[in-house]
Amino acid sequence: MNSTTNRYNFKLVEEKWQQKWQKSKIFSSKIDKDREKFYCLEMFPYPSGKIHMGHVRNYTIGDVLSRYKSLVGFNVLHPMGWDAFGMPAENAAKENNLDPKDWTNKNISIMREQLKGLGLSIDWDREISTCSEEYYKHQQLFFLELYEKGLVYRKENYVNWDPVDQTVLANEQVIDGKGWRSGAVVERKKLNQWFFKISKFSEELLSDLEKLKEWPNKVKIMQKNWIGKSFGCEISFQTEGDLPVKEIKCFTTRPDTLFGFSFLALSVDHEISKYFSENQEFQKFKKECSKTGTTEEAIAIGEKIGFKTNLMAINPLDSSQKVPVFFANFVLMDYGFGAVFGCPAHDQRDFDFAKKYNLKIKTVVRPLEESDQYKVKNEAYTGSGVIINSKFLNDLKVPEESITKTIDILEEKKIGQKQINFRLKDWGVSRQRYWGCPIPMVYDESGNVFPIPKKDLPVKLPEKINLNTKGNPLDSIDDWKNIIIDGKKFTRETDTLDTFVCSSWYYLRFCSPNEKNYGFRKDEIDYWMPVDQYIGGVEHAILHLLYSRFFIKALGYQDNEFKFNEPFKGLFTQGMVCHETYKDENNNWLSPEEVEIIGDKFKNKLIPGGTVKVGPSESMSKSKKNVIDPQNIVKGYGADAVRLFILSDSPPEKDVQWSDQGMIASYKFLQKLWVLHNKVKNKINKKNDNSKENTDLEKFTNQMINKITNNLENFNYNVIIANIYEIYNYLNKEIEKQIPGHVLKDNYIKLLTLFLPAIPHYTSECLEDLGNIDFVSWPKTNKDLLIDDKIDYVIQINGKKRLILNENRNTDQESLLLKVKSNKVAERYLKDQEIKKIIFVKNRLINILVNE
RNA sequence: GGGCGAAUGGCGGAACUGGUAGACGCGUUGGACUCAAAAUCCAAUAGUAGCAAUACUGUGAGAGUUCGAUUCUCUCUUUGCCCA
Repeated sequence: MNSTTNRYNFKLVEEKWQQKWQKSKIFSSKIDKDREKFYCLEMFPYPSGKIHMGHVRNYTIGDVLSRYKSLVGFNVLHPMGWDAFGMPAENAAKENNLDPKDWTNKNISIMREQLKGLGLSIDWDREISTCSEEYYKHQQLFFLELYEKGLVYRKENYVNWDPVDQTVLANEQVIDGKGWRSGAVVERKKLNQWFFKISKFSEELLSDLEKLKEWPNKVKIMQKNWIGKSFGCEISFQTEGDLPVKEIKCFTTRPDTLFGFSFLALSVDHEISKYFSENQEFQKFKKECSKTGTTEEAIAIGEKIGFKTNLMAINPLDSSQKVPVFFANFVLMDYGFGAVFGCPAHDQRDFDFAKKYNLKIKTVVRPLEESDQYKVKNEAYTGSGVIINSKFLNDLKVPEESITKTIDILEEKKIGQKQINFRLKDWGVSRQRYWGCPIPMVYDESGNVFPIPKKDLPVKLPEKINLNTKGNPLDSIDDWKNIIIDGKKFTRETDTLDTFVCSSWYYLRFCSPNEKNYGFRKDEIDYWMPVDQYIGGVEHAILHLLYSRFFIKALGYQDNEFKFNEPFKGLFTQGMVCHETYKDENNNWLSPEEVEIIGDKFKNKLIPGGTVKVGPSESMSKSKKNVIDPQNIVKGYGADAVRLFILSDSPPEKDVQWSDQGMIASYKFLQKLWVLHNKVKNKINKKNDNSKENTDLEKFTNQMINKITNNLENFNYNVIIANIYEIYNYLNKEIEKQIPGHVLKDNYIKLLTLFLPAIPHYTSECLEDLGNIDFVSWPKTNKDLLIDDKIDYVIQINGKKRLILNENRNTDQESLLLKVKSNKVAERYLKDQEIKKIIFVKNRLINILVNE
């Protein structure tokens, strides 16, 4: 056999196995109550047109896990679908005069083929697409159910308006004051909107985080902060002045600083503002405030400005203390009651404000190490300490006693009331766009709202419509918008649902993808749910993951529908795929394909002699052009090689640097493995059984089974690849020795099986080549074989390693010490020295302490 | 400003419960094969000194606990992410 015919042909092999898997439906899943189930789910992709390296990484990680779980005997559910509604389709359709549905479905069929080309163990029979009627009709029914439970409502309020995308954004979708998709500066606008009452579950969403033992801590902390539970107190302040206002309610988390009270601040939207509607100065001020922006960050950074009223507020604990009431730009109407009291000494924001308007700054907390004469000077003191200058509150420890005790006192005096406040606001789900799930509601001629009768679902999206209208295209389609129900005229709601609604329950749909009457079947989700391992990017830590958690709680609300109350039992957040960024001399981005690397020099392929500026390695993105197209890589090197590389270079939870050299090395390694495979096969077939037993190989195999199994269980997938290389290195040497054929075959098949999760095509081919066409299962560790009878004992003298002695297992201290003493190297250190102490760790080391 | 994490060779990274630091890969260097190159194979590769055996230093910095610390504790520096 010459070397060319012996080359591993990944194209033939990968195609062959992908077809086999498809035909045999080996990955299709059925309920089997006798077997333990394992539901492995990766976040489903948006069908943008083609897959990117992030997908390759995400789905490879999931595939390794699914295949492993399946080999150890679980009944695995591993489905795939498409998050198919959303803006890019609508924009692309607008630009190219297409139909969003056609555009989306075309992308889906391309990407489906690309994913299949990666050899993923997916049950394609369960494929779903959120933009199909078969999917969104159930979502509309859920919407109506939540509406009936009082978890959906409509109200007019200020929204985050994205002027570029011409749509509303949820708070979670505003990042640094900009739209998460468009990057446009978000404006404040008053609109009628549909809301999901996620705030009803604030407490539950927070406390149930503790049940999520298999979630990364950082994600739980992020959600906790986002939900933002704070203990505080509602305090009523009596007021005096020229307005018919006698009392103002405030919310505060620091009632203990009440004696440091020096002003009261109101939101410009506070109801008291109605007395100033004619006031020119106030209107000017209000306009000024709207420039600051609505985000908490903008308010923290921006200048604090106020508008003084003639009202005076009275400190409920000390009626002699009267302070001015201001409207201020840093108070938001949706926090507490839109009114806060200012204690400048212990809140930096209040401090800045007091400085500006020359208000009193009274110190009421001192740090532990300071005396009672302590005074706040250049900045507010917000740390812990002791209450001072506060009459009956004096000497309380801040914060552990002061807040709760003050609240008790205020409650007793009937001045205030303990309150729990959440930062989490209701989820605004209305989007003024065409390409989304229609909201199944209608309005009568007087503007009253009615749900569409359930029997009339689905509300289908009209097709082939003109998208080039201003605002929401659905608004201008009269024959869709106007309908008659039971002889009465109605107009439809033209807003569509935020696409995050679609992704909030898709994991349920995978359990019952073909159920016609409802979103899922109870018996099926009872078996498959919850998702045992969910895998995706950390960027969804709050948005998608919080919404999904809410959805389960909302669907189960009142009738307690589910056996589980969290959708995702385990969560794994994988890192991103990064690549260096390149720019030419005019600061235009260059793609890696446009750059030639010779040694350590970078050349611009487009302009001869042109320079290339090398930037930092960043997450691959189209805008920076630092992308590597998986399609080309799979074509050139094969799916197994890409999988091998994407797993090998970094732990899966960390970012990984793309490396062409690393990619090529993975490809070459498979070739080397194939050469080794043929050597092994020849040797097996020679049947030279007269040679002696080889226990070394068995021990090695067993160690590797143990290592790889542990590494798989702990997501140390990069180490698994290192283990595979170790196996190659070992076998490549061991194969030169005399090994009985059956021992070799037996161990080799076990070792090969360990490769199966990572490089399934190659491994399947090898196994088949050895005549092993039966179902393979994960090899078990033989604990007895893990124990070596010879051990490398570490010999330390005064805590320093001096040598290693290979001795029998269970050698006792005395015998080992004798061996050490008779050793030449050790002798140098021990000669003429008095042994003061010996530390002996059985089967591991001996540490001999001597005089120096 | 607050919270969480990270820091190990030229690079990516490994190290079980405190017990041989640097597995594995990339890169580099040397060698074999070749007219030559590519590919492939073999060897070396933390630093310093030494022909070598070997010694000393070494896991961001400094301290501490310990017979023994990459691992535990404290302080600091740098850096990443999230929130503000």
